[in-house]
Amino acid sequence: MKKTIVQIAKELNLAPSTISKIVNNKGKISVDTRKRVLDYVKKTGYVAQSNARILSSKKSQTIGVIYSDIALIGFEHPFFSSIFQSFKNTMASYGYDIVLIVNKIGHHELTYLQWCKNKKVDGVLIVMGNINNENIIELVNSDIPCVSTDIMMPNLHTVISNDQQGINLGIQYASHQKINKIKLLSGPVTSRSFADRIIAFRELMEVNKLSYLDEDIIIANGYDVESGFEIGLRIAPTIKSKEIYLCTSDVLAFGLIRAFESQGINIPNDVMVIGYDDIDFAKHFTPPLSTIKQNTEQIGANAAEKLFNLMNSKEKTAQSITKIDVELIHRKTTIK
Amino acid sequence: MKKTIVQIAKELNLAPSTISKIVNNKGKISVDTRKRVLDYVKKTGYVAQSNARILSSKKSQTIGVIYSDIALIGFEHPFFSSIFQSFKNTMASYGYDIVLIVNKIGHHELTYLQWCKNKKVDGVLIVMGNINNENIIELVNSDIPCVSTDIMMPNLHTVISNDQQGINLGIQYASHQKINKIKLLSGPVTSRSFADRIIAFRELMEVNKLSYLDEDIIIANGYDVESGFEIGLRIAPTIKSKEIYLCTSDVLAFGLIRAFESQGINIPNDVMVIGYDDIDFAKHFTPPLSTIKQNTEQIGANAAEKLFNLMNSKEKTAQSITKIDVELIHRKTTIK
DNA sequence: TTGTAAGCGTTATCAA
DNA sequence: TTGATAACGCTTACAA
Repeated sequence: MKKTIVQIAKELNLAPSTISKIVNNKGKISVDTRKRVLDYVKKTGYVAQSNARILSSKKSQTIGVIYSDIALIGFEHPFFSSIFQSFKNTMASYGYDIVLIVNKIGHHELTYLQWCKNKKVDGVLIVMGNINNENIIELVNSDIPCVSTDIMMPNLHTVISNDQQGINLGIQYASHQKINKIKLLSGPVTSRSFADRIIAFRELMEVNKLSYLDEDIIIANGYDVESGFEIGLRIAPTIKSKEIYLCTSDVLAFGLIRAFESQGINIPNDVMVIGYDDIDFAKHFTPPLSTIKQNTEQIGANAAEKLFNLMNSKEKTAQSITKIDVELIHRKTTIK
Repeated sequence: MKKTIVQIAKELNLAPSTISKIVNNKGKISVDTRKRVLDYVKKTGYVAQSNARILSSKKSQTIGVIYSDIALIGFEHPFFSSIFQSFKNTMASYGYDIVLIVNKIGHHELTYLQWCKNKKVDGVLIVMGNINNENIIELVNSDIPCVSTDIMMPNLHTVISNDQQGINLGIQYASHQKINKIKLLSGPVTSRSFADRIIAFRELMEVNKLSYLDEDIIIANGYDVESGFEIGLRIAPTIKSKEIYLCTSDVLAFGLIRAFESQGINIPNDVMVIGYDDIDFAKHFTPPLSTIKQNTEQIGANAAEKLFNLMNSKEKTAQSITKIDVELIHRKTTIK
């Protein structure tokens, strides 16, 4: 059924290599034969077999994606799914396929790097990962171009939100609000973004000459609503005056608010809360959550662009960090 | 660096074909050499190059996934993401990779079937699709094994929730509740699941000798919270007595409830609402949403198992439909 | 500008 | 039970 390049060549009285060059836009070819071949190729709908092409050329036009999920929810994670969706769309516009990287082939256990070499992926996106994972370190330090929308490390190119700006937005807002305490509620610091936001908080509080205690930075045990709830229950009795809570994720904020409410604390009159992410549900929560909106669409698109450039330039820079602007959205858990 | 099968053969004083047979568990091989080769392979970590293997064997150990998103949200769709996640995990345990199917290679436009043939995927999962899409029809009727977790058609194997049971759960509950009206709020019927639930509603109302009017079945314009809200606003004035709304998705239910509340209707005292899906947020909504919980985990795992069997048996059955049990979860939008 | 021929690394067929 | 050898379909030096 499917024609091969050899058949096409025969039918046009040319050599296979000539067809190959034309199809791949390489070498010097006369205008006439180029047109003749291109027309014929279009008519017959010939497309080179991927596997043969990869075997021979060592390029796969495929991007591998790593989703090493900390919380074991993977594609159910609304924030990263949104980034992934955007990345995939723009990568498709560049003509690249997406394959999910796992750590085995058939039933052989492999490192990420071995897997990528075996499949000859041209580049990889680390949607989320763990800095201490040996497999990731090995991969990032290999000659395969990598970009991440989460972690940062030497030799890795990262596209993330501007967390300093995000935290500052919260602090600036708070400092103009006649509030007695600004507190930070974060998820586990094993997540890069949480760790970063905590650092940003410390720095910016000092820069703004705002005092805080170590205990004003609260670390939840997990990532889910329940983790936020648990914290809320624990600290509700300690709240004596008007406070604002900067949360490092919407989900944590949801739990915190529910716990506060259950203890008779009014949001936003007694305590204000600002989330982080602006997941789809934030606006439908009761009360609608004020939050730092991350631009997932742009993070994904930007990461794709970055990776594309990396794959198509010989000189690899060691590391880069692109920070995408965030935005404070006021809903009902703050007072405008 | 990477050893090839030829090198391994040379080092062991055997022929490449012998190594191949052993690695792939084929043909008759003496116990001794088998062990000798297997040991050596394990020691050196040899794994056959995917592309060479695919070129030669015409099998890729790869599953293609189609996500033809109606609402353009793709991986952000919490329900399908959850199914996909589960599918991916169990497929990985079978040793298969996952690649996302698109409709082009490089910059050539291709049909799904052409794409799959080109990449030699062994099977495909249609996470969500459109029955009228020519590309999907062609693919499903090809010799490539397909399963779907959404649409149903001849020659396609489908794993979905038992919607009859789901709707019946709602109707049974309602009919024991001294309610004057049972209504159905559905999303657009272009989605298979919505169309099915409407049919089930009609059938089961009749089976249960419950009267209803055509206008008791309300079709929203879209899939999102806003679509539900719009409907709620429109019908709130018409509500004169105690009613229950069976919604075909949680998201629609969220909007409906918000609209009703805005018109002074109390949930669940004036009107009860039951959603469908039990997405993660249903329990955190205010009021926590009573809903028909779909078992996405099992749908995904079952689909993977089905596809695996299909790929490994010669006799292909024409069609099959596996229905996974659902469950009615009572929270605060119904009265237990 | 076009053609020849040698790979790329496997698997499969058939002979030994 | 093992080994040659010919595919698989393409790309790429290099030659013409």
